[in-house]
Amino acid sequence: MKLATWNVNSLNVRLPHVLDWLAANQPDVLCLQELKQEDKKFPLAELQQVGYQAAFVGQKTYNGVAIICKSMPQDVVLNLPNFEDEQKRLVAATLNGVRVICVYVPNGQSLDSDKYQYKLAWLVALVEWLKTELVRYPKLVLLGDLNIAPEDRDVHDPAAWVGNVLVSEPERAMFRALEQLGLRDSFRLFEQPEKSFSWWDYRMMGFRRNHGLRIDHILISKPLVAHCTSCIIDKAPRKLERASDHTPVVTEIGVDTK
DNA sequence: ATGGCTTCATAGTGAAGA
Repeated sequence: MKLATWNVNSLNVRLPHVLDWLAANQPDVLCLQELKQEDKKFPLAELQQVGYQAAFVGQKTYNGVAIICKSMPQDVVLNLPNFEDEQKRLVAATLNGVRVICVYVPNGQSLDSDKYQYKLAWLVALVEWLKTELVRYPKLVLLGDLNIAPEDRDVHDPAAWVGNVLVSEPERAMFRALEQLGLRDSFRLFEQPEKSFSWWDYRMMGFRRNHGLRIDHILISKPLVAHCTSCIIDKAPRKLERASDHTPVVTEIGVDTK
């Protein structure tokens, strides 16, 4: 089972990249964040034409998440059931016996912002809900734009980022809370290149200078860890014209996809 | 350097992202 996550920063703009990437990589599951489109604009027909189904929830201008998958999504959940939220940031579905949870965690803006408190509250609700999900679905994958760089090695210049969202200690504590549920960061199950990132600032030639952060993650539950065979960051889409500022992360798990 | 890009909603610029 090949699973990927990609914050596309507008599916309206990025659909050609997504279709090209699906054709080239043939994942079983591709989770998208920041669709920035209403549901009626979701390109379901185009995806079905190339052999994919989808579960999705969007809104105008901001947020929006989708699970694009080769098999029909089962037991779909839209949004955190235990958290009142206007913002569309979560979609979950069962695929071939694996629970797939796609999230777009709030950015937080700055440590003194109301949005930061919203981010932490959202993460607390996520952890609580995952406890019940893990009981129902021991084989579980949590993936998406978590908007947290879990360690200093996930930051191009840790000193420059001190005091910023994405790297603050309370956020990192929430990442560890996810790990304490039994979820493992699949990227760190394997030897990885130094300075591996999944997002680079559009400004100041961030990508060319590798000024990035690793904030997009694929976390897998314990029963899947022994079957996980790889996790890579695919930088190719970030090099395209009109690229998203994020690039896909891809994990392969040797479980039956039939 | 509180900017730098990019997108969206606008029809001037401003918000938001990370």
